[in-house]
Amino acid sequence: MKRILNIAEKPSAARELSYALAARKNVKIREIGRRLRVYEFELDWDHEKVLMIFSSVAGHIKALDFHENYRNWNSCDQLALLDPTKTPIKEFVPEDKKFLEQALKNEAKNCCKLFLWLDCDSEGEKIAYEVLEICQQVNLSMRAPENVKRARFSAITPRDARNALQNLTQLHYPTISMVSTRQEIDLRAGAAFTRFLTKFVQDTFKIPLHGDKKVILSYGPCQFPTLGLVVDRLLTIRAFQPRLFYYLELKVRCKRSGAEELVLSWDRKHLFDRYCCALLYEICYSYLSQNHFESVVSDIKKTAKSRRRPLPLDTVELQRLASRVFRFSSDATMKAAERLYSEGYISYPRTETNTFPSTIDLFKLISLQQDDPRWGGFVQKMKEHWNDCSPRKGSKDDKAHPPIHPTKPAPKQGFPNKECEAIYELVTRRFLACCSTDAKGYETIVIVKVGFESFRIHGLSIEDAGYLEVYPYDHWSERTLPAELEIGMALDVISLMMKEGTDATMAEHIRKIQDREYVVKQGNCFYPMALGLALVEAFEACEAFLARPTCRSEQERDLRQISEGNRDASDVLYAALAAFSCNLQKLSTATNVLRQVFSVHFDCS
DNA sequence: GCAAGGTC
Repeated sequence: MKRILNIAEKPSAARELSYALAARKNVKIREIGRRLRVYEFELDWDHEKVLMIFSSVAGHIKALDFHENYRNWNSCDQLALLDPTKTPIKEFVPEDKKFLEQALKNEAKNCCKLFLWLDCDSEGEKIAYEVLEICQQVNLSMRAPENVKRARFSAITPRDARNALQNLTQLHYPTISMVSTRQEIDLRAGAAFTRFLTKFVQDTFKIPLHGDKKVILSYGPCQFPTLGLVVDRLLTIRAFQPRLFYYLELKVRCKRSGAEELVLSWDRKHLFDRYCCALLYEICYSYLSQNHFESVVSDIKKTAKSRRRPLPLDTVELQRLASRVFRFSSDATMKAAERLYSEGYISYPRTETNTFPSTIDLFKLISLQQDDPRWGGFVQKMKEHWNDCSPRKGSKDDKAHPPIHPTKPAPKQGFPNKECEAIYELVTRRFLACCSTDAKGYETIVIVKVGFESFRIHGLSIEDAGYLEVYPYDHWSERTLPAELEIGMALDVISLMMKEGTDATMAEHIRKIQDREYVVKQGNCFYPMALGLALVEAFEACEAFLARPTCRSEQERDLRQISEGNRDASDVLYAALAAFSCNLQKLSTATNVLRQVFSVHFDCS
């Protein structure tokens, strides 16, 4: 029988994909050492019975570093690190992955074909290539493209796995080349700037750091734009000056129904000039006192309002939502989502797509949820009005994965941890909401005049809650106004007040952000922040644009052109390295500027 | 002693 080697990105994916393709009782497990399992099962494939050998790697199996001669920090000029002709780099299997490499080779020897089931993102494409290179060393038949296939799937479910197996594709080499280029840029830029900055600071200043940690000022093309963003924010906060403002507030009551007090806000919103506001207050007050403290409804506007159902869920939106609703960090969110994905509960959680492909069977996916006590009833109603189902189409499509959606019902006993529970519920509610209808209602605006000044109050009545019924994360608060209100009606005035306020809430938020996240306090000092600030300031002062928030995204845009086949990899590599060289030279010729900026924050050694 | 991105 033909033996086919199948490799997934992690052990749990190998296990779940095996069970998705074959019945559990037909899968044999073989242990290799203590750390790796191989799943074996027979399958009909391409009109014959084959033996599937399913195992995995654990992320990247190869690492990238400079050639030994250039790993020493004093081995070469830092600028040379940005020049591929001067400092060669190489890819190799690190010590802790040698075990996997050997296992891969042993299995590859006995197989005639290789199916690559790595995650379907760009890193997965590159890892697939790393696996292929290793297998080819011991098995010549795997150098023939017809014996090497890429399985593409968006969820670890029987349906997706079988579909992938029936539609095997080839490796996408432009994407592999894009990732290799990114790796090289990151390594070269990281090493060059980290060495430069660390040496400069060590030689010049005494920087207090907690513990025995050595001072390393690392630069990374991802770290710095992030730091830049944080520093930008801090600087805006520091520059913020709260201002006092003044406004009028009118409280009235209907003559008949009486009890309810209506608080109306001023159409001028607020004024920063206290005297001006006081003057208008006096005018209104004398008008009221001449009119028996009565005011008149001058207009009532009624408009239909709707709240749109949400867009299909992509990764960024999932992170945002989980942060808002549960205060989960994006890290915690993705960890839970990855786990749900690898156990087959949700589709692949790394997607930029927010529009459903036309091929997706929404009815089937929704039906999976009909027995859940939390939203089963809602699902029943959706199925009765199935013709109304038309999810909105977002503008993003990564052409690889659909929006995140549930792929199997929640387990009866619940999930093993609260993060998984929470994320599954979020994903499912969001999915149902997308496939549901907009919420519809009426807004009523009642305008009341006091002399020439107008005041208003808003009312809202929800006529059809639509998606809101299953999606508690959006709020649309209903507010009923007395039914008897009509144009021309006189109201009793309870009070007219002049009030003051301040827009300092932002400053308070910022203090919190400082206290909680942006500053690490060691003893009485805020070292990391000072260091971060100094770095960003220094870069800006030297006109080395390394900490601009857009740096990374611009680079990623260029890299993407490689995978789209629109630009040569070496072209992008050299352009990026040239830009980094230029910035490094700016810094190294302006050490006096660096020294000056740093000296504000640190003592000289 | 350096990066970022996979996974454990």
